[in-house]
Order: sequence, then structure tokens, then C-alpha cells
Amino acid sequence: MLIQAQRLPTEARQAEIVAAALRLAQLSSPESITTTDLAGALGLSQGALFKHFPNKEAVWLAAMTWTTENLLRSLIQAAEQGASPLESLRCVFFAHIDFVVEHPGVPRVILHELQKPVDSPLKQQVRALMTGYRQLLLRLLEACVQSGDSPQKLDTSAAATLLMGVVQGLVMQSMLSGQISSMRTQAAPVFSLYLHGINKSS
Amino acid sequence: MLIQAQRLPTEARQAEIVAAALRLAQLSSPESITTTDLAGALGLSQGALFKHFPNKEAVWLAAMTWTTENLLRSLIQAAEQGASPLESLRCVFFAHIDFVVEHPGVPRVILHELQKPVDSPLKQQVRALMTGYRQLLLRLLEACVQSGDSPQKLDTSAAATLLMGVVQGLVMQSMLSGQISSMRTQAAPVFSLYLHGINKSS
DNA sequence: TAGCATGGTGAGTAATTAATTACTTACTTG
DNA sequence: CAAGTAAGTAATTAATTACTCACCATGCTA
Repeated sequence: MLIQAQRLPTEARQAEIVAAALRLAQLSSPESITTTDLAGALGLSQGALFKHFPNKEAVWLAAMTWTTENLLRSLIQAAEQGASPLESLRCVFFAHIDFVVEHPGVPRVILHELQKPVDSPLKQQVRALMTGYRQLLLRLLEACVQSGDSPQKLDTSAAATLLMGVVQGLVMQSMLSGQISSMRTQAAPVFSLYLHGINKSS
Repeated sequence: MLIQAQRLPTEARQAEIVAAALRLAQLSSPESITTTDLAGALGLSQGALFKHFPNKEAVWLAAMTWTTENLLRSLIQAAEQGASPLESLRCVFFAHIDFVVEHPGVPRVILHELQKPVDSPLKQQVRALMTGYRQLLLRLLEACVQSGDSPQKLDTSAAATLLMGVVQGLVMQSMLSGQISSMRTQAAPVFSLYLHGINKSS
């Protein structure tokens, strides 16, 4: 008989479970993370999970809700720190990179959920995140056009897609090399290429 | 008792199984595709699969081998069709887009395998594919620099990462919208932005 | 035409999974 | 401090999984 785990109020425990889920997602695909894995990572019994979440899906939903709130908040915050729209774009980009490096499990969960054909609440949450991100980018890009930093004819939709792709590409590259930290060093040159792409040719 | 399925020589059946696997990967994550699903898609009994593959993993390995051969071949072929290095780059890009649109399950399998921390033969195959692709891009990009289409100071490594990210971004965008075909229409404007990025400013 | 390898079936198997159960223990509060 | 509730456990559940196996059918070839 093992000693009983420390008792925690549901809210605190829920937060712990979500954190553990994202931590485990760093090393394996969300689908392969079992409730036993999750409980084990917390030193809890498997059944205890269901005192705090009605089912497994609810854990991932909570994880994505957490991600949406935290990521979007820090991105918007980053956008406010740039002096010019172009500067804001740079801040947002690096804030995103920072977030991914700090929470490497997140892109995995997002991709995994986006793939699914069914429109579960979880996938809706992911789509809300992506849509929010995209709208932030579109706003900044249009401001770049307004300010004259980018040419009038800039296809802002394509530019937004490209920027989100840049991050994806870096994530993929880091998966290839095996170390997430490599993202940070690679981020700068790739972003400057991107900037050159949307810049007004001089 | 159902009628027995049509008998096929192992090689032909293996090809069918691989095709079915990639077809199913279009609608659900590789991990959730069971051997029963696979057999059902072919009108076979589940046990029949193991007449042609020693285990499930071997099916995905064969699928990735097939992908490596076919994708790399058509990319190299596309590269040869461009008059200039820059043209070749464009051909390669659109050949890749075509391939993904035609086989939407492929990026899913690739991402899924890249994520895994363990270095299985399957993951090695995926890495071989990505490495081959990257080297092709690097060669073309260096040729662009040589020919003067791109500036001498172009960071070809970053440019390669960016281009692979472009495709990723388009894949993700199409996942958001729900239809893969949207990739084709979005591809052109995004690629021209990319081109602008690596072009010699004029 | 007899023999036989190949490829098919469908009913097994052990292992693993999410979820539920009956029960216990630790807080909080009137 | 008594009682209620929140949060824990261990054991068990029904499904599902990849894989195996004994047997059957088909067509080629000796």
C-alpha cells in the first residue's frame, strides 16, 4: 500500500494534470498518452483523474483552452511592444517561438487535433486559437501596408499563411535535428528572409 | 460466410495495403488506424494482412518507402524541367503541392513519425526523405546564388527551412479550412512572397 | 489428376485501454 | 467534535487492440 498522494483542491489538481499532459506531449503523441501515464506523472492513481475530469478528452480540451489563453495573451502583449507594425510583427514572431520552445508539446497537440475530421469541441478550440492568431497577424500586416512598410499590393492573407508556416517549418526542422532549442538560433535568419519577402523592395 | 476475397500475389496486395493505409491516413491519424480498418478498406479479413506484412509497423514502413521513392523522384524530375535554378525551385514547389494534394495522408504520417522520440526504422525512413528533400533545395538555392538570381549573402539553409515551412503552412491552412484542394489556389501567392524573399532586391 | 504452395478465412489469444466501482481518508464547518 | 464533502485508492469492468493459428480454397505444375 502506497502512501496517499497529497490532497489538492480540484482546480489546482486540474492545472497540474493539464501541465502534465502538455509535458508528456513533448515526448510522445497525445493519442498514445494514457490515463495511466498521466496519473503516473503526477504520482496519482489512475482513477483519481476522473475526480477532476469527466473523461480523457476533457483533459485535452482544458489543455487547449489553457494554451489559447496563454499564447494569445502573450502574442497580443508582444504586438503592443513594437514601435512600428513591422516591429510588432517581429515581436509576435519571437514571442511565438519562445512559447513553443517553452511548451514543445503544444504544436503536437494542435497538429494532432487539426488533423481530425470530426468537429469535436477540442478541435473547435484549436481552430479558435488558430483563427485568433491569424487575425492578429492580418491586423499587423494591414498596418504594415498602411504605414508604407509593405507594398500596397501585398497579399496579406498569403503573408499570414507564410508566417504561420515559418513557425511550422522551424518546428519540423527541430524535430529533424532532435533538439527543440535549435529553433531559437534558426529563427532569426528565417524571419529576416520572411521580412525581406513582405518588405517594400528598395 | 462471405465469399472469399479475390486472391492476389503478395507484391500486388502489399501495394494495395500501402495505398489503403495512406488513403485512410487522409481521414484519421495513423495511430488510430487499426489493422481491422485497414483490412476492411480492402474487403479483406484482418488476419489476411499478416500474410503480407510481419506486423503493423511494417505497413507504415512500406508506406514511407513508397512515399520517399515517389516524392523524391517527381521532385527531382520537376527540378530538371526548370530552365533556370529559380524556375526549377518553382517547379519543385508546385510538384510538392501536387503530391500533397494527391496524397493528403502523407504529411500526416510524416509529422506523426517525426514527432516520435524513438529512432525506429520508420522514423529513419522519414528522416531520409526529409534530408533528401532538403539537399535538393539547398542545391537549387546555391545555384540561384551562383546564377545571380539570389544575393550572394543569401542564407540558403534558412531559405530551405522557409520553403519547407511554406508547404507546412499551406497544409495547416487547408486543415483549418477543411478542404485539401484549397492548397492549390493558395500556393501561388504564398510562393511568390517566398520568391520575393530570396530574390535579389531590384 | 494429384500434390502443394500461396493466399484467404474467422475464431481464437493476451495485453492494454478508459472508465467505474466500493471503499477510505483528509479537510472544513456549524 | 460530529458530520458532510472532496479527493484519494485499489480492483474490476467491457472494449479494443495487434497478432496467431488451424483450416479452407484456388490455381499452377509435375
